[in-house]
Amino acid sequence: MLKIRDFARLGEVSMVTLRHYDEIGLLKPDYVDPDTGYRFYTIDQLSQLHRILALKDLGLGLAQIIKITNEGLSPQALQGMLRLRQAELQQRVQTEQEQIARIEARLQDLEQGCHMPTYEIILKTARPITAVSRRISPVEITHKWDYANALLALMKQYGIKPIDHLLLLYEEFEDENRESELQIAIPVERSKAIALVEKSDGYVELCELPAVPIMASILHHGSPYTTFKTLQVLGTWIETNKYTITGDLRRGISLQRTGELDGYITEIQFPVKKSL
Amino acid sequence: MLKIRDFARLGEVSMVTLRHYDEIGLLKPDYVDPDTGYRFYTIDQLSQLHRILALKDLGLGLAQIIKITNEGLSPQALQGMLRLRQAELQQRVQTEQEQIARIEARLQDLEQGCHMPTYEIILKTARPITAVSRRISPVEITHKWDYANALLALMKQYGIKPIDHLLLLYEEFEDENRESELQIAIPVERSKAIALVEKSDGYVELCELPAVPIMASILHHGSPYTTFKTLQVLGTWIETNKYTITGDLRRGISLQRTGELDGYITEIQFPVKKSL
DNA sequence: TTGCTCCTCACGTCACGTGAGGTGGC
DNA sequence: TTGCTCCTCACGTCACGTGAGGTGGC
Repeated sequence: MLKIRDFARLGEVSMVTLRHYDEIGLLKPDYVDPDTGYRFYTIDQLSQLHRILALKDLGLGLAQIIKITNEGLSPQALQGMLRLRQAELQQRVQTEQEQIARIEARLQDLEQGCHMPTYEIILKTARPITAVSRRISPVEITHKWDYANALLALMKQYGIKPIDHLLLLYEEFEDENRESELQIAIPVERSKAIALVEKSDGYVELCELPAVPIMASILHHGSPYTTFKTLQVLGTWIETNKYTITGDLRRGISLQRTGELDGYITEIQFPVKKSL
Repeated sequence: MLKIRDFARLGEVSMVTLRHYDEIGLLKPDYVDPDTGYRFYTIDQLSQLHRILALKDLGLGLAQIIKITNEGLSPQALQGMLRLRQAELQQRVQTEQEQIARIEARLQDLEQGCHMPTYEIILKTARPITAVSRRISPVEITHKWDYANALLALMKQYGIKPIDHLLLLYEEFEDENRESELQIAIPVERSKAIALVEKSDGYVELCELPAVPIMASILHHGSPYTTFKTLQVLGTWIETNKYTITGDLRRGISLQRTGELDGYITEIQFPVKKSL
């Protein structure tokens, strides 16, 4: 019979750990003195402790270890648990390696003096959106804001309210002869969108944006006509962090559109997926 | 001014998260209604939230992010934090990859039917130990227990008590002409050990075992003369888990030495280090 | 008046670590 | 009697999630 200190030393665990294992029913002492509450362990129990520690070394949680050691777990179930744990670990290793790479990129930036980048890129998901939209040809692009306001005015006329921020949708084509297209889109309730489209003689379209699982997002402060540098930063980030732009629509979300152009704030989102 | 729900949606975080950030002082709302307690955020604050999320994506903790964003942190300090975090991550990735490999080995075992191995190997450290020891030549090896008892008897005669379990130390030599040596060692207080050695006419030696950082440990149940299979299991584990046996002494720790030989329990420890 | 939005506690998570305060056996 | 060992709470960790119970504005 070993006192807790000696048993702890043999297993190289703390006494607190042993009390914890007792409390959760993972490893009960062989004998507990009813008067003093002193816990006593046998050498034989060291094998149990070893098994527990070995399973813990695989990264299993104590709840799982209780199932394995104290409840008759079928080999299949054990296999399943191990496979699950393995998959979890592989997932984690991957995200951690990505974090390492991102930190590396940051450190590179830091060495080049741009110590605190004003641009922060994060990944988001995009929910599906129903909107009314208006296509704008490349030559009209400098008037896009007028078109947006016209569309809003039309909506107001029919008593339809936007349910989210105004969107700018960019479509780029592989075909070099075809210029990229721009749409202005305003999210509205689906039924109202349909009604408006029917009344509009064709130049207002129904726009149903699907959900996009990963969007690389950056905030652009300032005039929406001077996004070049911001787009470049976003593009560089996507490349250095090993993402690829997918075929879904690129978006600008006009978050703030009051006063001077300099005060505008636009969130730019590129649909991406992990490369390889 | 955005209500918390809208701001949360823009940043793709939960409202609870925003309240949490407020509480810990990471991101305070621009305005809080003194009557209702309602939190209001501005679009501008979305940049702050983006920065927070970007830093969180690097795996930094909120306390660190507070330092970076809300306290003027020097670029050097920031670099230091990132380097530290990177090192941590690399460490974790390594241990997780080892866990994956160990689980893989387990799964292999399971497929070959040996569903719940009785042998569990874990890694330990060995503390430095002072002991009195007795060398035993290979021809005397079957009498090792008699020597152990003789040594204990001698100690008792001088009123010296062992302070830990009896050890068997094995030394293997590269030189094939030299047979491996065995020592019996009994941990005692250093001063008493010295005294005993002086009185013993030379056949009792002072044995000072250094600390060993990593020992691969397995429990052997049964006669200490039939350890072959156990040693083999331990050896296989060490190899499949990419460890190498180092030059320190291998040990048997006689944990239970009562009654029949079948009831003996011995912990066998091989000093190892990670390969490569 | 009825929903709706938002609020503030309070508790749980996971595997212990760290005291505080108290007790039996030498 | 004095240490020593062990005991049982209780609280903290980390970044929130999940109710419970309550309130202002339409």
